[in-house]
Amino acid sequence: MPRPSVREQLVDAAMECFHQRGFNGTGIQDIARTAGVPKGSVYNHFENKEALAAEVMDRYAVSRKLEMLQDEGLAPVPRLRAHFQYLAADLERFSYERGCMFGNFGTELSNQSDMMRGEVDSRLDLWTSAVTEVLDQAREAGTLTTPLTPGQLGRFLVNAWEGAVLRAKVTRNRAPLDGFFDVFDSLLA
Amino acid sequence: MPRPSVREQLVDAAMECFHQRGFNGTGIQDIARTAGVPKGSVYNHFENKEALAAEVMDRYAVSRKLEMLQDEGLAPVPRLRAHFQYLAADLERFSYERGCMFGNFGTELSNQSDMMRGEVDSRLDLWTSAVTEVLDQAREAGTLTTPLTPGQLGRFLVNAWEGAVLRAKVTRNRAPLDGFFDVFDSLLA
DNA sequence: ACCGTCAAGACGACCGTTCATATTCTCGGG
DNA sequence: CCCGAGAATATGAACGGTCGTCTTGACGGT
Repeated sequence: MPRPSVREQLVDAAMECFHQRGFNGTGIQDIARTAGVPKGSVYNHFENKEALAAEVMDRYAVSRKLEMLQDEGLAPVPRLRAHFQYLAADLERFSYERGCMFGNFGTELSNQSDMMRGEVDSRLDLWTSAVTEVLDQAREAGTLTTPLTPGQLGRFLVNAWEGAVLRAKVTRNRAPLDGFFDVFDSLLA
Repeated sequence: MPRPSVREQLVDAAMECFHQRGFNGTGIQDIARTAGVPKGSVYNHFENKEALAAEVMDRYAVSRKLEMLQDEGLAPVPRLRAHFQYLAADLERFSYERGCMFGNFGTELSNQSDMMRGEVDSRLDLWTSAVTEVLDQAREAGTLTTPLTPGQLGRFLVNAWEGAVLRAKVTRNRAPLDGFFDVFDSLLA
């Protein structure tokens, strides 16, 4: 059984490198150097670069804290807003440079790896379903006034968020996220 | 003066390669092979890989046909919708695999090249302004009912479009674009 | 002959992965 | 407890290749 800490070091390092440089812009040597372990060790823990990226993305998914969307101590719409605010705060920690890993990998890897595209697709689907579930609750509670269905809204909001995050990555400020919240409030207030 | 057709061949080839594989996933050899010219010739026409990418992005920007947004033969909201429909038809030609080059390069290059990030930023800004101008006209014509300002709407729509296009790249179908139009119609009808 | 253009191969570096060797761990026997 | 053997794990260099860019010589036009 390999020492767990090397594997963790690699995942942490890869998280940072993939966010900073993307998948193809990151070399295994970059990850190894950042983790402070020899390059060959990467292959003791991961079959290949993609397997490492998939692990990193799983870790990223956990950090999105989708369980927040099930916290019934908060009403549906404020709960949903808190979720996006949480994501916005995370982006701010890195000066908006990181974007969203789902979007980043989706952009970069969809034509390169069917496995990774499928992973991104699944993750975005899970997220969309969780958001839609909250909107279903809002509709049942009678607080949704828009004629759009919870499904339409849920799908749209996740995509619009990805677009706003991408724009924030380009502008390196929060204006696109603020713009998202303006429309969020308009649609859901 | 070098023959323009080699340069054009390179730009066309790079357009295809960058769309298919992204910037870092595309090698100069890929572009040269696709163009049917020798690798060394690339540097007769472009200072480096980035300069080629910038030229390709300029070409891409022209193909977005923003001038459609100034066609006063059509009312503002139908004109704007036609613009996005035009973009959607272009995506369909490539089975939604290409995404939007602004978004793709923004994602991949924002942390790698300040020059390219600035180019993407400028392009997205121009587009946003053009969209906002149409919405200003719609507001003046009294056909905008949403309390959101033309500026808020313009910024949001461009970002939401980018997010929808990215999602379509992952799902490889038009559902995310259809979802965009549902909300577009809800906000602007 | 001179100049500008082009192309092919070289340059110095990096790529992801493998593999032979070194190191560490585990287990059983004395 | 100690030791040795074997298994498991780690390491660093090599592998076979690609990368973006540069350089030099060939070629054609004037």
